[in-house]
Amino acid sequence: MKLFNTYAGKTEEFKTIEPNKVKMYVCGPTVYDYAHLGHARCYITWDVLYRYLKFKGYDVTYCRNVTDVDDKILKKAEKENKTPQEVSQYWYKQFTNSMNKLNNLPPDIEPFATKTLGEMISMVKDLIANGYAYESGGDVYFRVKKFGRYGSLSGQPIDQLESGARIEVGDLKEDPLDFALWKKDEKFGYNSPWGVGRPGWHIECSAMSRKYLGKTIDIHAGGADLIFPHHENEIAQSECANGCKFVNYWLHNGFVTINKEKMSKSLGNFLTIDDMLKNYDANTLRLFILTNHYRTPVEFSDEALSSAQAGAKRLTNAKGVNNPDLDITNTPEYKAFCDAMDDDLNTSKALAVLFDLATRANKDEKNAYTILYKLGTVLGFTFEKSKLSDEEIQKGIDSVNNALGAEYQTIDEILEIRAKARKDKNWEIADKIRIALDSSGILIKDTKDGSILEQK
RNA sequence: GGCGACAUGGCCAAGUGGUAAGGCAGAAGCCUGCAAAGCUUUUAUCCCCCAGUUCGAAUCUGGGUGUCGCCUCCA
Repeated sequence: MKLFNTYAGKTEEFKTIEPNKVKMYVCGPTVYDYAHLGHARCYITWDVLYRYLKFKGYDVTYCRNVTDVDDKILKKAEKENKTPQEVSQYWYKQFTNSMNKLNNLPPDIEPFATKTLGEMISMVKDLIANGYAYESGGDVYFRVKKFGRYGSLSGQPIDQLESGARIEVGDLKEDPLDFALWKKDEKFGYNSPWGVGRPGWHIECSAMSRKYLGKTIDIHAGGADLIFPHHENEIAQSECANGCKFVNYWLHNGFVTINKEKMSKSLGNFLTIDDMLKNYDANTLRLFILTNHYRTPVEFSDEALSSAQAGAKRLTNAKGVNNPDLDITNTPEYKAFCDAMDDDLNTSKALAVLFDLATRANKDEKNAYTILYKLGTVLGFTFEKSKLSDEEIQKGIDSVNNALGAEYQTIDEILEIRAKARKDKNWEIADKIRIALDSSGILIKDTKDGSILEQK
């Protein structure tokens, strides 16, 4: 399997540290607001990697943190007159809900920053002890210039960074490039050897990664906007504290854009996952994301989404029944799928295999549906037809009664009446029922084996 | 200013040296009481422009043009 390693700047053969074991860390959310389509892309991408590695037989430990101590959380808490814990707990629940609805698998480990403070403090202590960090007025900073490899991940020449106008200059820093490991905060802070304060954002990931996965891990992934400075700083902290390599493969996903601009909180041009899910199902969103290679930008548009919706329907509504016992590993489709995925997660190529299988399943080709089902699940698609809710059915019954001036009690009763009408070639009644159901959001499909109701 | 990415049919998109996958939309046909779904066929002499390397380039090299991202919190 090949993966594009940002650190190397090229695609490399993926080799694990321990045979058959993968330790993978993904930078998780700061929980203070709704997750948007950009987050969806990131977490769907790495969910697919996680699923695929497991599918290939790796023993994967997937760790994704929750940042629950941060300026933005504190600001929100002050504004809403709540405790930071209340704010982060609430938004963590929202985030988890959104992830579940997208059909992303939960990570194996999901640590909270506030529960890993001990590890952070000990790491900062080590960095001070070996001269890579210094305490200054209750803050602790990292000595960037002492770490020779600083800038290697992002390819930023250190002198260029220095001349950058937008680096925060603080009186407490020895050098403008230095970044905070610990910040004095007497209001919301925690006890530490340097007084009451809270951790810098970057040290959180270094500490959580080390605590739960070890000093050197296989994969560290996240959005491309984290390359600098977040991941650059993580490398500096971890490698200086641990005295060994931090991450073997740095993986980064591209952005979702809207009107050709990056979708982001600060620009205010974002669509939340929950809002998107009101109009499109998870399969549609996943197909929209996965038709593009994970490193290229994805432009949001309603046209692209409805195109994905049609495609997702065709894929997941293919004809057939999954045979759980079938071993598909010797099929050419399995091979084609894996070849695509092994090539730096070429999901669009993998999808072509799936679409071909859908066509063949619809032609009743043996095993095609089962292969489609199994491979589609690796990309996180769900094939279970969503059943109409009682509410939706009642709406349909009301609509039919309204149109016919009747008082039918059950949907089965209505279907029987319609079947009889069709048998008697009473097309007027049959059509009235179909149109009434249609207007209430229910699609009726007449097949040889009877009529099927579906969500429109 | 520094670093980097991208430009393929109406729309989305794969393809990094051997003659353009796939999806959506469109068209025709089959099926069907109608509808929906499905099936079959069909849509790029050409891959932003110019020059070069090569028997051969969308793919490599050089030069343009355009769009975007990072360098500040951001997935």
